[in-house]
Amino acid sequence: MHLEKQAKKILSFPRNQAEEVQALQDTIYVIGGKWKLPIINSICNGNKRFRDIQRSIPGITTRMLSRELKEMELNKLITRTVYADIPVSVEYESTDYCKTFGPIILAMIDWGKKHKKKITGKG
Amino acid sequence: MHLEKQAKKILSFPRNQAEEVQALQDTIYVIGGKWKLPIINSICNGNKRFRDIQRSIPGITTRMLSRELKEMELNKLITRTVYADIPVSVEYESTDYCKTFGPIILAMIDWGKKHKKKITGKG
DNA sequence: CCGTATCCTACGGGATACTG
DNA sequence: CAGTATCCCGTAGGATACGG
Repeated sequence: MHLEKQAKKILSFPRNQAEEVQALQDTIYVIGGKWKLPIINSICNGNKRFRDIQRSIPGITTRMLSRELKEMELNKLITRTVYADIPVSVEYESTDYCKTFGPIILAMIDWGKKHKKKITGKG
Repeated sequence: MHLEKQAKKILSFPRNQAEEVQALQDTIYVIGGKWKLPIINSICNGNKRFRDIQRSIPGITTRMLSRELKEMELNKLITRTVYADIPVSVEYESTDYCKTFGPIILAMIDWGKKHKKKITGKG
């Protein structure tokens, strides 16, 4: 019976499956690593200060946060504004482009919560 | 004005923000790397044979596919069935648990397509 | 066809210390 | 507070070859 299914699959497979796989891989490339999505999430949630962002993301070091923020600024995901206070203060803010990751982040948060319920036994 | 916003943020921040960040990080941990989601996507789309799965995912090597499949079988994301054909054939199938990643994958495919349009200039 | 076995390396990422 | 600079390391992942 697996042979029949095999035949069916060949017929039903074509579509623009290839395009979708490519889109998926592109996205993975862009948001790859442990930190980009948590940082985006944090900033989109209103955290603006370096320290606040860091405290909002368990485990991240200043080094990684600094690196990622720099890269995200280059990629127009966030803006960086320096205020000449004493001491100087800096604010990061998300661009509209950054917010397009919202659905992905929400889907992942949702999955994570359900997954935890499954592990814990219940919510 | 950034000082006022700072004050507001502190007040509005609490919620179960922490829980959401944790859920997000958990999910990233589970589906981390370049290959897990593309493989899940491929199998959920009906690909069952090792070769078919490999051909459906640009760039993946037999080594990585083999490793990931083994791990995914351990984690009950897929089932592996061996048929004593000549030569022997193997079929991979997704479990219900595996399908819970659907929303994440769809959101990422969607983002990838839109991102390409933005890059290309239009769709 | 369905993988395993080697070999190798780039780099994501941690720890720690230090500056403006 | 807002980072940068070093040092270091594990491992994800690529290339290639081979076995059942």
